[in-house]
Amino acid sequence: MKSERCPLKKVGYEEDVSQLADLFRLMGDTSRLRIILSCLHAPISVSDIAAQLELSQSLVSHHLRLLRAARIVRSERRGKQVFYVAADEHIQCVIEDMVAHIGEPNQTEEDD
Amino acid sequence: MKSERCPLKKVGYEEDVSQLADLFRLMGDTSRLRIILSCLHAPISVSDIAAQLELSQSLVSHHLRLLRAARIVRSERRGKQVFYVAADEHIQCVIEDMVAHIGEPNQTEEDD
DNA sequence: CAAACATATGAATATCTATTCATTTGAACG
DNA sequence: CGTTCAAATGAATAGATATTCATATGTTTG
Repeated sequence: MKSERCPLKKVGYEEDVSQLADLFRLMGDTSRLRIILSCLHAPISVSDIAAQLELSQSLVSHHLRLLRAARIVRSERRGKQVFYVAADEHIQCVIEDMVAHIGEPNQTEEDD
Repeated sequence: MKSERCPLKKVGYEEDVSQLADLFRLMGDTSRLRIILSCLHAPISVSDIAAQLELSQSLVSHHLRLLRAARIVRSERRGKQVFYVAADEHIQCVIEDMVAHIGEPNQTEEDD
C-alpha cells in the first residue's frame, strides 16, 4: 500500500519492470525502430517495409514477430500480403516524448 | 518539404533514428531501467541506488555513466557522494506512456 | 599526509542478439 | 494440382553488451 497514487509508483516491482524493459529494448534497435516508424500511421505490408527501409524480407519478418509478440504492432492479412500497423497510440506518444527529450537543452552542471 | 507538420515526421532520418534508438536501448535493460526509476523523482546517491536495488556499486556506476552520457540523468556532487536525478520530465512521460501501453487491451485479430 | 570512504574506470568474459541464408508455409490463380 | 508471389521460420554466426573483479581517482577528516 506504499504506492498507489501515481501510475509510475506501481512500476518498480520485478515483473513489471522487466516487461517495461522488454518494450524499450525492442524499440532500442535501429532497424526495429525504423520498422515501427514505418507502420506508425497506416498499415503497411511486410514487403513494402522491406523495400522502403532497404532491409531483407527475412529480417523485417523476424523483427515484426518480436514486435507483434510485444503488442507493439498488430497484423492483418489481405490476400497474399500481411499488413502491420502500430498497436495503439501510446507507441506514438512514447516516441514523441523521447523526441522531446532529445530537444531538451543540456542542463548538466559540468558541461561534459 | 514532405514532412514538416508533426514532430514525428521529422524522425525517420538516419541520425535522428539512431539517436532515438540509443535512448530506448538504454532504457531497455532491466538494471538500467530500475536505476532510472530510482532517481526519477529525487536525487539519490550511487551507493543508495546500489543498496536499494541490490546491485554492485561498480555496475551501477557503469550504467550511470551511460545514462548520463545520453542525458537521461544528470549528476550533482555533494561532498564525497554523487547524486543522480532524471534529466527532465520527458523521461517520466516516456515511461508513463509505456505503462499505459501495457495496460491497453489486446486488440489482435487472431489471438495468438 | 595518511586513512577512510565514495565513485569511477579498465579489462576480461559469458551471454545475448541482430543479421544472413536456406527452407517452408500459406494464399491466389491459371 | 502446380506455379507464383508473400511471409514466416530455423539454424548458424559475428558482433554487441551486461556483469564482475581489481584498481584508480577523488574527497573528507584526523
